[in-house]
Amino acid sequence: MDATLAALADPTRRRVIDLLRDGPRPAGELAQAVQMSAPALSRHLRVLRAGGLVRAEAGGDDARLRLYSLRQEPFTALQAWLDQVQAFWAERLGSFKDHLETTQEGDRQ
Amino acid sequence: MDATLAALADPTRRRVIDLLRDGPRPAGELAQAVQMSAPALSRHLRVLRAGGLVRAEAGGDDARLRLYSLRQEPFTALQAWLDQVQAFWAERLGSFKDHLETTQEGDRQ
DNA sequence: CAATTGGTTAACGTTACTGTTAATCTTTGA
DNA sequence: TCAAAGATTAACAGTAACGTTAACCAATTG
Repeated sequence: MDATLAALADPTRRRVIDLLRDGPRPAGELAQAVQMSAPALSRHLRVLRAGGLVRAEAGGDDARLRLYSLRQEPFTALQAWLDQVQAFWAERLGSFKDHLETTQEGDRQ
Repeated sequence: MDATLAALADPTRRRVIDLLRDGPRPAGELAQAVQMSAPALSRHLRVLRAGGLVRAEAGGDDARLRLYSLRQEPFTALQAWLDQVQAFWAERLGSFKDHLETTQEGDRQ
């Protein structure tokens, strides 16, 4: 959970995740897509790997390539936590709190 | 989205969110709960406010108190993004990819 | 075998974040 | 009015994160 959100906190890493939604891609192609040096992106990929958000497999035809792809587990875990938070508004009492919140004026910043 | 995940990246701030699931609390009480100086937590609360995750209202009886409570909007937005990512595994093709991922051995790192 | 390519790690400077104490402001209460 | 309480901002030191260039390793290709 901690490593997951730490990984997602960076815009570049979220961009990578969005790119991988179209399928696995080699590291170099990702670096080019996000307009960043290969070493810089390599470290981002390391963070994503540490959080379990992506995995790397060897490119079958060319063993130099590292094909990155998405992993489902952390996303599911994060959704579960968000569902718990959302439970705050789910019940009658929560809905009332929400009503108070969204109707009240004079919010100080 | 960026401010939301930046706010959630810190464990202390997530702890605050979990505390607020039980209802609004004044800043001081939160600082005491997370075992941290009031100024330190005040800055965390500022980050949470900037991300729209919490709001502060004046304590009705004692105007010195700042009652913090959860806001739903950013959590819903984050869930929507996660749903998009999860769509990667939703369809038949996605399920197949997942199968490959979870069954394949020899994961490097 | 030598040169190139894809990728990662090392070293470096810069910037941003975190927590503490001190100072500031507003509100409450003696 | 004057002191104390709740909370935030200011100033400061320590640490971690980010991106770049340089060095390095493995695999491919001539």
